[in-house]
Amino acid sequence: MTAIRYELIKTCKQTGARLGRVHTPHGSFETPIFMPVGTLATVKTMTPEELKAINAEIILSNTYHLWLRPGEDIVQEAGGLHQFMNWDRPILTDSGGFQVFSLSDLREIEEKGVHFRNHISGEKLFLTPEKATQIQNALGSDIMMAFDECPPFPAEHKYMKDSVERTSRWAERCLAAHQRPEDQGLFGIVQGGEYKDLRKQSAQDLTSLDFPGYAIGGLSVGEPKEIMNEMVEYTTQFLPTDKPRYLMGVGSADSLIDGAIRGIDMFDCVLPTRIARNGTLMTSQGRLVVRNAKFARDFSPLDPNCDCYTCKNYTRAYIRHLIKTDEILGLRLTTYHNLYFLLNLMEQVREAIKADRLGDFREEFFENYGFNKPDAKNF
RNA sequence: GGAGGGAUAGCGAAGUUGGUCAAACGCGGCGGACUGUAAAUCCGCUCCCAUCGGGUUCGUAGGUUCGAGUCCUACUCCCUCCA
Repeated sequence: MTAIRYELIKTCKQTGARLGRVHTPHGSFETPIFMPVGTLATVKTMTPEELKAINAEIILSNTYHLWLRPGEDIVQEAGGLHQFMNWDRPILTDSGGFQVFSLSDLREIEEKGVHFRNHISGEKLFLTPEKATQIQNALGSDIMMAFDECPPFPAEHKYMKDSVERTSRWAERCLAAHQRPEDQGLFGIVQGGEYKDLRKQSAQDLTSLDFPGYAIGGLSVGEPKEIMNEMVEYTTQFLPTDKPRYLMGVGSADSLIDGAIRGIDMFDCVLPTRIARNGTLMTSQGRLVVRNAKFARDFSPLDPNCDCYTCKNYTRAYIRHLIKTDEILGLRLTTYHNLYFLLNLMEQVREAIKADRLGDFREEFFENYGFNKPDAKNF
């Protein structure tokens, strides 16, 4: 009996996108889905009640960061991550593999694991597949991620091949170390960068280990979007259709739609929450930098087509004022809106799949958002 | 009335053995970036015109000097203390 089960409901006749349902020990959710990121056991600025109000079904947290603070033992003592942070819906924990990438200046990789320099204290740490698994077992997340290496782009083929093979060996070690397969599902992560042969090899290595779900990692790390889409499209053919597929770290509106069209079921990204705190909003008409002076006297909502709490009650001028004056409410209102926007977008994507018209939806959305403009960039 | 201190770019504030000063730094302003969160962060620009480059600045007016934000004189204003 596995903790995670995927149910394929239907496939979009127009695009091949999958409508599905993932069942977890803390309830189920429909896919394709976007998962807000709450690295330190909190989606920055948002209470669990607010997350529920915008229909967040599953959120992320992070092994590396919770290991450092407060320590997985404290979370376990609190009764697990769900109880600790007062979130009773599903939680997915990333393994720390992304920190191998993002903290690359502070770490050293070897076969057994990765030496880190604690980015807060400078203390020397050693994270292994076994340790990352043990921490996630202690945290009690519904979906755990295998400890992988997320290599940078670009990387030499030779380096990537070694990395992919090591990640596969690590995945096997994670599986072996996993103490609670009945309560927590462990996903494998396909790597391989921009190299098809390595993507294929990685996918085959991992599927032979039979994980309850598979992630595609190592994308959205600086490569062109065409390469990302190509790699996603190429990789999914080697993944089983009866398991969920998770494209890690992707959260721009266009990439979510294009990912769903290529058979992706789950996405996560810090983008909506991070750019919200920095004063950029996602709207049906494209990105809006509310900090800009031109909004100083704009008393319309962030997105006229949005019915979230922020858009129903506050103006661009007011939110600009809050952001410019470093008022905490500004961060909350913008974060709320951006998450609502992506969650709502995915709801529309699911509806479009049900109606076999995701291709049409994509066209309409891209047109409004401005992706079709010749000078479209950085969405 | 007397003694002393000070006036630097939108604001605050460095700079006073005269040259390497269009003038540090902070704030403010303007713009950009952000994709499994070292992020309420980071990066540019911020006297005027301009592609190089040029033109005007450091309270005001003179002066010394090859050269002055930096030295001298007068004036204006501000602050502190004494009458």
